[in-house]
Amino acid sequence: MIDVTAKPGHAPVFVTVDLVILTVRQDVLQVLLIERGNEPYLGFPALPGGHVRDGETLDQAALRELGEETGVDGRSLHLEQLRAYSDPGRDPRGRVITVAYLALGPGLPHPTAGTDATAARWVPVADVFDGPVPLAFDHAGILRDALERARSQLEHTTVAAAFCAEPFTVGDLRHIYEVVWGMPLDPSNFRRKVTNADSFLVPTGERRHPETGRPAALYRRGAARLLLPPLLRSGDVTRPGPVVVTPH
Amino acid sequence: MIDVTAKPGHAPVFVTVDLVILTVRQDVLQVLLIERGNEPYLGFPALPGGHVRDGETLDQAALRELGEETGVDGRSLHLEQLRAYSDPGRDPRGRVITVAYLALGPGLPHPTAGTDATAARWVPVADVFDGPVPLAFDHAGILRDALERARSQLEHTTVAAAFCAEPFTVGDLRHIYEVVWGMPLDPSNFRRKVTNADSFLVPTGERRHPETGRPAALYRRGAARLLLPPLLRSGDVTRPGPVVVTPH
DNA sequence: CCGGTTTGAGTCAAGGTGACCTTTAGGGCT
DNA sequence: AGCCCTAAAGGTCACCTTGACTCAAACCGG
Repeated sequence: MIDVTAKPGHAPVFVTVDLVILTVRQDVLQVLLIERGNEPYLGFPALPGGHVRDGETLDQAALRELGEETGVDGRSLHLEQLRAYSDPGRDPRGRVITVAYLALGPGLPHPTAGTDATAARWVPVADVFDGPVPLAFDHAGILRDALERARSQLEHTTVAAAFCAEPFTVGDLRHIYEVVWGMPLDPSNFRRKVTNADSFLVPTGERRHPETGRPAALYRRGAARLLLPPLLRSGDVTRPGPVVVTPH
Repeated sequence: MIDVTAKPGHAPVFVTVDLVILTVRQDVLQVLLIERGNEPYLGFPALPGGHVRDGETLDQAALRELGEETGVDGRSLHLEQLRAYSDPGRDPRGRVITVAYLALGPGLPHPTAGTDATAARWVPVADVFDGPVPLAFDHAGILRDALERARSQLEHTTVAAAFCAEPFTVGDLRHIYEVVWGMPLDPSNFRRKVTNADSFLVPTGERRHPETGRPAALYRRGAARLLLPPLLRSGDVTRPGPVVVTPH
């Protein structure tokens, strides 16, 4: 083991994981937030997260925190590393670097406020930025990055299906895209694209009978992770570029 | 400040940055490797990198290491965070989490072996995986991820121009794509795509006269960071999907 | 049985792509 | 000069995808 006091200027730091857990509920994109029970930012909303333990990978820590804070086990949702945030002043207690994770899941139950957690709740992402109370730490920036990542992933990958509880219909899937991108899509063209894509949707043979309208075929998630050809947002959207280091 | 001895199970960790610095030299994609001068992995090739210092962001640490190990200042190349690697056993000395960065630059000079560096040199990436001596730590996996990221970025962004010293020709740019993707591209169709893309290339009005062939128009990098429409690798390539956390 | 609603299939024009060809602008050689 | 070689630059054409749109199918409620 390294002597933690040996190298001045290379002091050890604390590493945490923070989770941006997104779901679509009631036609709105929502994020799971907790209310902080300790200083700093006592009482402020924040992303769930916590310290990485000894002998644990970041992925494992993210999965553990996911279960502790929401009661959801990671098997049922999509989890992916976003990036690390390292501003020296981002935590007033000292040097804390955090690795953010993006989690996408189907309409999850109301979170069972976990062990150390104060109230955890779903909040529409629109309310987070408009709301009167800002997020703790640099979590607003993390959430912003996570949203853009999610929107971008919908174009090139099949993760949108992670938002849908199986089995689901093409309409369910389209609804995810419309809510996450914030724009209506042509139902017919959307169907053509996702059903032509290889191994994206596998039909179950069953049908779902809604209260109104023609019954819809049901599908499960296919093996494909990449969506070819990509399903691009119509060209008139202004998309932020990739995150790049700009010196000075 | 946090008392580093306070929380058992939440021990502080060391955080490093590792750099995957890619360039195209002599028609081959090359990566900058150092030879380790300390245990563990003494004498093994490794990615350049080092500890994050107090009061420094990860981006700043990456830029600093870039200069220290290669003598290149970050202003002249593209630098971007890749992801964090956190396997508890990845460093035998103890708990070291590393954040990998991807750096792309034009045919750089032979690295001026930096302060603490033992010999730093350019190595064709093909030789790294085929070669008899494996990379230190988990650097082979990091390099693999970086390569896939670079190849993918060429499709959707304008970073390929970061490989070219300004001013450059359309042929120079195409050469980058061919080397990084490892496949020939149709010169005519390639030109059509990149010249049609908005703000990708800005003509200087000058021409370059090669030893043989018609002189080519010279360009500089435009303001665009995203490449619309994307320049996709032909469909017959098998592309690895995004990195996802798969529990258990 | 009729109107409403959503699914699912089809049509068509516009634009992008891949394969291919031709012309242009040099250098080098006889 | 004239000819060949090379690479750039521009053009053609068939094919495919996309976006906008229309229309039939299948259910429900009254």
